[in-house]
Amino acid sequence: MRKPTLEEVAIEAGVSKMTASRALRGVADVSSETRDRVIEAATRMNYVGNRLALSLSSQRTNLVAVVVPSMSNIVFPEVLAGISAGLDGSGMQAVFGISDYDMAKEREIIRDMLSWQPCAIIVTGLDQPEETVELLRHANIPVIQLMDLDGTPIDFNVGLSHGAAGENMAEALIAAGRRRFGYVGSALARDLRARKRKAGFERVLHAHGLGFAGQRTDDVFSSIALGKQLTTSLLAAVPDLDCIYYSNDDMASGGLFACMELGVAVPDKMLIAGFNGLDLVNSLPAPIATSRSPRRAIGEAAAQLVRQAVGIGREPMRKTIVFKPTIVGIDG
Amino acid sequence: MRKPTLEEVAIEAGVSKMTASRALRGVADVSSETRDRVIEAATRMNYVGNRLALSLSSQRTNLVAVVVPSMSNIVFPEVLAGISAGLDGSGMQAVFGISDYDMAKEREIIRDMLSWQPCAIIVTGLDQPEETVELLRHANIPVIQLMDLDGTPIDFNVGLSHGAAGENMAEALIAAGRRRFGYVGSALARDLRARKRKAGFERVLHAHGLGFAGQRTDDVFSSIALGKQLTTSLLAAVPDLDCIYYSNDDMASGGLFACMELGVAVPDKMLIAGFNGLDLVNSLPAPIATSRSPRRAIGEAAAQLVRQAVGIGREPMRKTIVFKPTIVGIDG
DNA sequence: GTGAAAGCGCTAACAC
DNA sequence: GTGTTAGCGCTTTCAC
Repeated sequence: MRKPTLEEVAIEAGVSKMTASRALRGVADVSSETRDRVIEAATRMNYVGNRLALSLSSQRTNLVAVVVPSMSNIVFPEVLAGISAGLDGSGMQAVFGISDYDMAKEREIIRDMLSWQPCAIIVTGLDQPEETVELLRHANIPVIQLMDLDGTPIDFNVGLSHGAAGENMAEALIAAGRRRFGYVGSALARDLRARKRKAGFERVLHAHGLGFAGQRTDDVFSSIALGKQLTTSLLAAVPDLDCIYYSNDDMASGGLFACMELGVAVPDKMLIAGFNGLDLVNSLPAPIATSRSPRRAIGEAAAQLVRQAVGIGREPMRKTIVFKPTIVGIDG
Repeated sequence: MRKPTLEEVAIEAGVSKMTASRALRGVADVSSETRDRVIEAATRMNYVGNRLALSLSSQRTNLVAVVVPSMSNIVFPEVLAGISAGLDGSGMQAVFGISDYDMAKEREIIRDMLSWQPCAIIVTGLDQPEETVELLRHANIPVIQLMDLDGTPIDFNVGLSHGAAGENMAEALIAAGRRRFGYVGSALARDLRARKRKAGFERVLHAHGLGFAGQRTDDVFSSIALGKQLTTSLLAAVPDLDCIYYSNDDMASGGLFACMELGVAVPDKMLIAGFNGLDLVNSLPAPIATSRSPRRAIGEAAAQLVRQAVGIGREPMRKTIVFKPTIVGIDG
């Protein structure tokens, strides 16, 4: 039992394919009587339109391709939720791919998605290899690069400067009187934005004649458990730190739990600083510092850019949307 | 500057469309010399195949539609990551939609996705309204229902029994000597699986002549902050509880933080029990009980089912894959 | 090993 | 207000 086609619906309703098409889409003039008959027939036959044919024929799709590096912490799911919500009501549909922070895999996913002829593509970061950039350029659709502003965008760019985020955090911590800094991170080889934050942080430390008195990193991806473990190890080796900067809030929360277990007073003796501003951080048993990144808003802004870019207007658009993270959790 | 078509590549390589198609797909016999010439031309012209045309023509797609209710905690992103990973190498591509726990929205998303002619569809839960079930039935593709086993599946079913999870947790807590129970939950009107866990939990309480001595729920979605707030409120009203069951681990973690703030000893005076077995729970400063649900494994199992179901074999397949959560975090 | 013809299910453009 | 013709870019089928 094959699925009914538009033609079968049309025959059932006693009209031509074209009239049925117009009635179902609600375009142009179709007598309300005819329209009702077509819609009735379609409903009765459980007709579901074939978007492959629709898009091939009309030479446009409602697909927005989105590639994110990971789904293993809440950050990118929130971005996706923002994109999905921002696209609601536009008739457009997001299609997601996960690259696992793997540049080669990202390229293959992008190639695959482009073959579906999306009307726009959203990718994470500004540091795609040249071959991937070429692929994106030749697609002739709006390309939106998310999250990071430190680099040269292909087309549109929505996010924040991770270098500046690291710098600002270092300045705030120094202003709060901290001097003996440690660093705890993960997967820095793959997570370029974490690396940019660390680099920014160190630039400011060096400008003040300071540096990291100790650090711990690992190649696996960030988690609370890893943050706890690396912090315990770091404090065993360098006990006299008064502040630790983490690659993100997951790691920082683990750091807090390590300090609690070791009896290190947070924030009095040790200030813990992360990045993201996760919901988690607001409820933790001791305050930790973090830069609040508007993840959902970044997703929504990207969706708005897509809507404008594929819209009829084509009026001049802002090419870059800058978000500035707010630092929270530092007293004095 | 339009994108090159297969025909243009074929002309460039001096062969027919058909030969170019075969060369690019690596099917049938094409002389290696011809093949190289075609591939060279395609690469030089930045040719990206048009899957709309491919799928329309061949009457099959590589799309697997997936609908999840939410992206606002880590649970469903992990399921999606499992599906995505499980599909890797199959040539199939997952397409995600978010229903926001809204049945009407879910139906529209499913309708929309079906119009892309996916080769299989994965949805969350067993409690779709009749109209949605009809839609899925008429699609004539494998339908996989995820997460929940308490109900009648349309086709394939992968997950765990939430009723049993609630029952088992209640039994374990009673066996551990707890008697004065409280409940803290959120969005129970929408989150049917949380409701099933609560119902199972209460069945066992009643069988033991017990019940909830107090409860707090709210309509907003679960979060650590909400768990903390509701727990504080519950303990103000009913201070003599010795155990609180939460709708999930996010809420339970908030409950732990509330207890810490109030100076209530966990787990000695108060046992905190959640659901999911999040990574977070293992690192918390005090042990809380939880049922560990294999979210990623459920996603991977669903992907395996899809691979088999759309595979050529069509040998008899298991229709249901049962996972059993393990309870952790209860001593004695 | 390669090519020509037909057609997938729909819409655009134009006619009536 | 409705129908006709042509064609989107590819694969299938069959011929050579």
